[in-house]
Amino acid sequence: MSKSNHPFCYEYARPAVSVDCVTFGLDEDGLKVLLIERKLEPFAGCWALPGGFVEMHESLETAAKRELEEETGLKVEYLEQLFTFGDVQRDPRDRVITVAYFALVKLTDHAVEAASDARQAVWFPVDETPDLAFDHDQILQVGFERLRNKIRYQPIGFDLLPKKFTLRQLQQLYEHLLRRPLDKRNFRKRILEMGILQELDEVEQGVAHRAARLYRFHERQYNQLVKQGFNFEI
Amino acid sequence: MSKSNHPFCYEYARPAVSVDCVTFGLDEDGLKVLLIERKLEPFAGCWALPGGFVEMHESLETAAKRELEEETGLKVEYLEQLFTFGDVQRDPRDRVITVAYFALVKLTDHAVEAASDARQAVWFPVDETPDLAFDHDQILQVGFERLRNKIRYQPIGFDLLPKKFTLRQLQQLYEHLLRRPLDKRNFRKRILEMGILQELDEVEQGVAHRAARLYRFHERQYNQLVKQGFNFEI
DNA sequence: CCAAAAGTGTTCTCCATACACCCATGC
DNA sequence: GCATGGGTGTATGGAGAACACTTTTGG
Repeated sequence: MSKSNHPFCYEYARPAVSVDCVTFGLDEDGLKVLLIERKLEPFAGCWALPGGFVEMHESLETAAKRELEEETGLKVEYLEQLFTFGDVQRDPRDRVITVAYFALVKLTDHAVEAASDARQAVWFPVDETPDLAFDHDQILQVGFERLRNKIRYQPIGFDLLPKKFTLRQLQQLYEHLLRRPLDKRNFRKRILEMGILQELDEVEQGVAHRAARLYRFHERQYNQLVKQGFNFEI
Repeated sequence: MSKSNHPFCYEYARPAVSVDCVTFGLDEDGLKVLLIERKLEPFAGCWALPGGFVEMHESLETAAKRELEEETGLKVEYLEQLFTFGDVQRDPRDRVITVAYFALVKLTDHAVEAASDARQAVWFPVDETPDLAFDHDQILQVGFERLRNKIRYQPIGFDLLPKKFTLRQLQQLYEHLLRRPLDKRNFRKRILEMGILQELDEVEQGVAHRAARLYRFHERQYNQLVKQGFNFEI
């Protein structure tokens, strides 16, 4: 390609472009975030968000999925772009602009596969993360805030729970993320009246008290309602 | 820098990285968006969002401000990152990833300067834009949706109005963006009770009827209230 | 039978909405 | 004096918040 055709484009140095994934999962102990231990400099031995460089033939979202798959073997329930971080000095080697992604995983449903495929990825409690490489602490914080905000007006909480869940599990998830207790009766009334949960003829197993009924998120119904102007909000 | 130290970083081709700005302004005729006419291929003669390539020594936000300044001479009231567009084929020349920014301008206050410095930039009514170069139609649409959503829960509407404005101007802005009429008494009550407007001892000039009182957005007061848990919402 | 959580309705308060008239000003 | 928009208060309905007891099950 000749320089004269595109004088403003090709003659300058280019930054490198990477993707990084802030991936949340939920288990019995609470909310977790997925980190990997870096093998290479810079920050060798440090914990960091999974990620890597974008290839020329793939879109950003494809790159994010690929890197997550390669480094952790994970299949995500939900993925969206988070923010692009481009401070000049964020990588000590060179100019690297990173497009951060926000991902949610049904950790309990995929526990077996995730464990067998685990490589060096580890789930950390979100409030007990080590210092991270680069500006990944900042990226993680932005991701966590996105989760806490978005859960109020988008039904993404279901992407963290198992496919079949109890209303208690759902309520506890919201209580954790909203950082305040919710009234049980009001919560149940609210969520059931929305008509986006499918009541199953099953109850939870292995609890030492009355077993709670299981529900499923009725995504088809939800999409239908959204078309009619329905607004999810908790 | 040796290849062996950073094997995954430097040996691959890099995409180019640009910034593009979706800039909104408001005048007597309504909401406008700022476009420029491209001089060069590809899409020479086409309208496009102002923007250009990120330089190695500047952050993304700096690049966005610089490009806007260079191409339009504008000083923005508000600037935030919008979204990063990275489809492989979005630029026919080469792989170009663009970080889109969302900007608001007090068009009426800066009318004089903007005009004298106007270069080839033109304000188009948002619902009468021509077909744009690259994927800029899509970027514009995402920007417009951001404006329409964000105005409900962030006081960014004030960044489109003159510093001194009437309640009618404010209400009309909301009516345009929310696409529905608002009740005058309820609107005034609501916004005044928030305590974020400073009532001035001035009225508008040059109208053929009773002149309306002027107000200013009391940003200091707003920030104070936010610290105390206040949530702007219309 | 005891511990633990499931499940269930009603009341009250407050906020959002709906609504109409007189006033001030410029021409 | 007339046209144009400025400015003001009240009544009603509905949604959110507060609140306690009985039931079921496993150990």
